[in-house]
Amino acid sequence: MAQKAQPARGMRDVVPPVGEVRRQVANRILDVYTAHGFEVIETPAMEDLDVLVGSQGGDNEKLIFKVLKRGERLDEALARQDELADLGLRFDLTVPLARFVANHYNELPMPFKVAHVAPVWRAERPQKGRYREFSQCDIDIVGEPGVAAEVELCGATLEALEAVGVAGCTVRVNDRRLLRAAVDRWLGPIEGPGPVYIALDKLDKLGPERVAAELSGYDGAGVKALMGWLDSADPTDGPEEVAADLAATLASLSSTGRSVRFDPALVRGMGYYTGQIFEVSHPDVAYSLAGGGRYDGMTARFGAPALPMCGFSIGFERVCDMVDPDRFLRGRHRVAVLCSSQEEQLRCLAEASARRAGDPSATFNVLRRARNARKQADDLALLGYDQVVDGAGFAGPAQP
RNA sequence: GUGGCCGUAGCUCAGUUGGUUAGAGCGCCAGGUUGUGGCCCUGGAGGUCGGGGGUUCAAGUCCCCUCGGUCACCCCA
Repeated sequence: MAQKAQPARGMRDVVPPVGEVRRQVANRILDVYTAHGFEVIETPAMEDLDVLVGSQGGDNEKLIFKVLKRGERLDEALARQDELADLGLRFDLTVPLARFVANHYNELPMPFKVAHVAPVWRAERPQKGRYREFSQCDIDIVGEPGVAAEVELCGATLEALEAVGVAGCTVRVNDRRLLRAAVDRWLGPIEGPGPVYIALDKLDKLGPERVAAELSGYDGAGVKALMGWLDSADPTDGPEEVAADLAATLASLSSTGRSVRFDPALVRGMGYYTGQIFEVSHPDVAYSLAGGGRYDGMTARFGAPALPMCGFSIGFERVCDMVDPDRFLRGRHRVAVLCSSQEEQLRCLAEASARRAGDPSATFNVLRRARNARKQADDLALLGYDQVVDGAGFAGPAQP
């Protein structure tokens, strides 16, 4: 029996003309980021498993695709019933970036502004807007402790979304320090507030009763007060420094016409955030298009100084699903040259080379004429060809 | 990880209360016709009916399991 031809679960082939749309969307996002001075880097798809686990990545750590040890090391691990994997596919770009910064600390300019566009993998159950392989468009600022970093990251992210034609986005902003203060105040100092954050994050979806049920281990009056606080809190309901930072971020973004909103119930699942956190929402979809926040000190794990770091990540597939493909496929000059014989095709190939040199932005595509001309014309139209010409007219017979 | 719906050719699907060698359209390959090629005609390749087990004289059809797709939940980009 033939092997099945489908890609692995939750992963997708990219067929034309989607590949062209993706290429242009990625280019425009990167153009915005590099115009802001973010430098492009790359990191490997795989990291040592130790880098990924214990990275405070929240539930994502459970979703790591692990890579088996190889050869003798695998045999030994099997015999000892030891950990069988020593590598894993990255589940985000933030953890690899912290490793990258620690590794290249001495050679990097500080502050360092970095752009990182690459695929990540999570072993989740696939559904709409959620895949097991997807790309993130990250920008991060390393070495800037003030909210200028947050403001620029939010501004650049919204600008990138506008550049690809996704309008009507709103950034929701909150601060982990504000949440921490509220939790401490109503529930008392908690060792690991992670699970409390996760429960509170569901307030808008589940409602107060079910959230209270999830927090049944805590003082009922405190939980109720905490949820009431979330409902009506404003940025000044916390430490002065935090309130000032939030006010600065909100004011700066609003003053440049950005749609920005304080959302006390925004929590996010990652454990590594230390300050402001943000998400980009759009009225047409339930999930967020981008997410990020401040995660100071992550570099310390890798033996480097505890640097201030802040980042924002666009979900590439989610954005591509929202753009109008015609915006990227139309308006190009693409010429298909159809040839009826090999001699004609060879003449046209030479002619096409000359024309490309004269018009680098255009496409000149020399093809054998298909038996079903109607189908061929339809296919070419779908690929964005604005001209289909006959090979005989494109390049005449060679001179004797 | 939990639940609903769905798996028949490359694609879209038909297949009657279980009953002969499982079909159509489109696409693909070849040929005929046509002022080479779009319409039309002929032929061909391509399916262990997602996989496994069970019930039955007989399973694409009924039952169970499993894998995959899809949607929702949890969580996330």
